[in-house]
Amino acid sequence: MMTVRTRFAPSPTGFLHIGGARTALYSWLYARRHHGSFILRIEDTDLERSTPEAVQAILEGLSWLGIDHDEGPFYQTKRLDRYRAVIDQLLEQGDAYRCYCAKERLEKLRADQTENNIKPRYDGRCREGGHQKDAQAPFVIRFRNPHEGLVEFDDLVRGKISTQNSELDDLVIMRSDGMPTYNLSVVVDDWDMQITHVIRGDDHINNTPRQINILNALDAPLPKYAHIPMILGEDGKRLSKRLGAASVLNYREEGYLPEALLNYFVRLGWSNGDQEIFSIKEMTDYFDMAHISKSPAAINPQKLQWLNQHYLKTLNPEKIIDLLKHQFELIGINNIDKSILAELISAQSERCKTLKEMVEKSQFIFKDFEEYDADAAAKNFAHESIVVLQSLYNSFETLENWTKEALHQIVLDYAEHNNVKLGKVAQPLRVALSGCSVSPPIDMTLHMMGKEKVLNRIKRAIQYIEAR
RNA sequence: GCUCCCUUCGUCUAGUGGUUAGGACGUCGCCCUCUCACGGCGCAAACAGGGGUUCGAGUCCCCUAGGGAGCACCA
Repeated sequence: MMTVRTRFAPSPTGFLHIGGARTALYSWLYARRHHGSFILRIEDTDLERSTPEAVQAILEGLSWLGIDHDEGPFYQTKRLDRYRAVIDQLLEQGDAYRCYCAKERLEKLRADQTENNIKPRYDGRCREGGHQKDAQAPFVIRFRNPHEGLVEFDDLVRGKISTQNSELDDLVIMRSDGMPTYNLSVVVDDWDMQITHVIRGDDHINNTPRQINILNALDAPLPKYAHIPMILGEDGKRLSKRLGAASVLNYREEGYLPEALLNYFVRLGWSNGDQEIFSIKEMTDYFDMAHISKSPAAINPQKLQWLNQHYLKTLNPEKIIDLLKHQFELIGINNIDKSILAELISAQSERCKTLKEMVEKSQFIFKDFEEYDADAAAKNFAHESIVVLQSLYNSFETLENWTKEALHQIVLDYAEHNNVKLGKVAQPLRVALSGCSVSPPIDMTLHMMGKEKVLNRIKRAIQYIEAR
């Protein structure tokens, strides 16, 4: 049986966005599923728009997601000789020809065709030769597409797709500057790299028949094709900068985990029955073409957040400690003890969707807050609270073993001995510690904050209440 | 405009001729509770429309509508 070889072939004209990442994931999963190879290829023949920064961003994005390649990255600009050789071969065979048509003429042609409501296409003026003005004149090379018959292929996700050759025109395969065009270079690369399964966005469906014709002219084997649907923004429209077309690396900054993103992407256009949660292992075990959906999918940030929280809650804390530490450093909080970070994760993961949110909701533990939340203070800082706070202060001050259990007991005991509900004790204390009415369980908060800060904040709260 | 493609709850989807059309996110309600959450339980919510084929259609065929992509010396 033939070994599966898939590829991801981005053009480095921007960062790795959601659509590209999902295409890469599907291609990668398919290769992994079949114990094949995944090849990375950079399609940089557009000299104007390609940048090394973009290459870097794409590589970093893939690596962050954990999508590793077995071969490459190959750069098309390093394979120009090869494309030239293939073009020469096509020329020699008579499957390609030089075209001297001026851009102006072609533009006019297109304009006329559009006006007459016919599909714009090259009219084949140079197809039979004889229009060459002089040998020095600039020219492009066009592929001589068959006029007759139809091209048919069996798409792994869409089924049979067929196109009449009469719908296709003679496409440019080499620009006047000598650079090959996309349709030529993909064909040559996929052929040379022995790609067995071309998995790409469905915006390429219309290119496929042209590429098949070139492959046939070259007497090259045809790969199988799988065209996956586009990803839409939340609004159901094309992805825009604001709604999700951002780099996947932005998600890292926003405190998302690669596990969550991968899980989200894999379910966006593919399914395995009712299963929602997938480990990498499960993805690579179950991924198949048969269950890729045909219609485009809109992104749903809430579901991504839900998944992110799921992984925040269930992943081994060891895996997220460093990421959390990094997020704290971004807002200038350094040197948090590792054991405290671990405790923080267990306390906050069930109330935060992202690492960034976790940091925002936890910073009060390490850094003094500016002022009390007005509502929280009004509601929980009654004058009687002073007694409560003072009593707790005394207990905490004399506590030697600053353990969660001991702290819990102190709060509990106070409520019990004074015959008040726990809420009447915990809430004023919570506001004193955090400045607002929301925090992790009071014993954990006390423990993570540490004795010194706890005492200071209670003192501060008492003074605040007295001053009112 | 032409060609190709797509169409199940708000969203992601299950479904391959016989289902009370299932799950998940989100929403809403209830329970749990020291706050916020987590968790548990529950409600509402969909086969784009119209024709066929068939004993029977979300599933097959046709038409209409809506959406998308392509029609470059971009990829």
